[in-house]
Amino acid sequence: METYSKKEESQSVLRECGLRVTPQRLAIFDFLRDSKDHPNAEGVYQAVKDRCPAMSLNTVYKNLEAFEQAGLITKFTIGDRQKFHYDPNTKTHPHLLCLSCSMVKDIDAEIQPHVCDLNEALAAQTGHQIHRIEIHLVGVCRECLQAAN
Amino acid sequence: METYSKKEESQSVLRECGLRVTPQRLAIFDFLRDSKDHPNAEGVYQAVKDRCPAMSLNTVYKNLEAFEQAGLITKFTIGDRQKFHYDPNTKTHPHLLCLSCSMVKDIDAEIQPHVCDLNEALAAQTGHQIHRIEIHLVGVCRECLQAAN
DNA sequence: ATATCTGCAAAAGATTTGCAAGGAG
DNA sequence: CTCCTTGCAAATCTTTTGCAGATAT
Repeated sequence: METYSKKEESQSVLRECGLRVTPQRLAIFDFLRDSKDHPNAEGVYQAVKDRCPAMSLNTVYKNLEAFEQAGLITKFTIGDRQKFHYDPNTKTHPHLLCLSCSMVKDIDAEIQPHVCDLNEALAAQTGHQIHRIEIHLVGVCRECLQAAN
Repeated sequence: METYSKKEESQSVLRECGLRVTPQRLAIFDFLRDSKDHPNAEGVYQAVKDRCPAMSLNTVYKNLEAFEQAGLITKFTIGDRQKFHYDPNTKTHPHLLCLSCSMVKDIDAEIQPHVCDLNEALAAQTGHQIHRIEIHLVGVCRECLQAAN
């Protein structure tokens, strides 16, 4: 049995980062934590303004920035897009940009060994210092492929 | 001995793509072909306006778009940047974003086998259809590392 | 001759900044 | 009570669009 609800857990996480808990902040944070694709600011706004009518797009931006600074989420661009997307999973994993539905999805395949190989090859051969590796795939997601048949 | 100069070759390439040859277009194309890092539109503009004073930033944008549509270059964003970068090498290879000098550099290491492994693993495990794979590294380039010592 | 290209200016789209009022701790 | 957060508006930055005149073929 759980001692704390999900909501209470989110509140603790935010407070530990020195962030005050407001209804808007909590709604954005909870939505992002549950999201499987990675919406941009507008997408977050559209999703949370239902549960939390007192919400402005600007507040979404400010909170996304606060979360990123706190290390709770990662901000990235993908493909030839100009918008930022936000991912609550900050460990290395690939993203797929679907050309059909325009969603950005996590790739859940077991690729860590390949990424490690790649990292070693790059470090050994190039002399650059590599902090982070981002793998972006462009294609068509499984769901869109199935829908097309 | 070469039969055609580099300039004449560029002109042929452009004409074959159905693009008219103008001084501005040729300057942009030649600069991009020789560039090792991958500038954004502003960077291209600053570089070419010396050789070609009759040059506007807007012309740079229009030509970059024309080149991309012709498949001569690739347009991409990297890291948490909002600008587009342009690469005359359209085959799969990783890019490094240097946190020190802010340049975007090609990685010339031999990674093709690793990329192939990754591609196979992803295709087999995910069911997505993968058209293109982009590998972006964030770190510090060799030159900046050396300069720091 | 005519369709394309250039350059200027304005528009568009995403994100950031400034500031006064409201709310959390 | 004090500082942080919100929401509005305006500003900023990059890229795109519209249009008239110039140029390549």
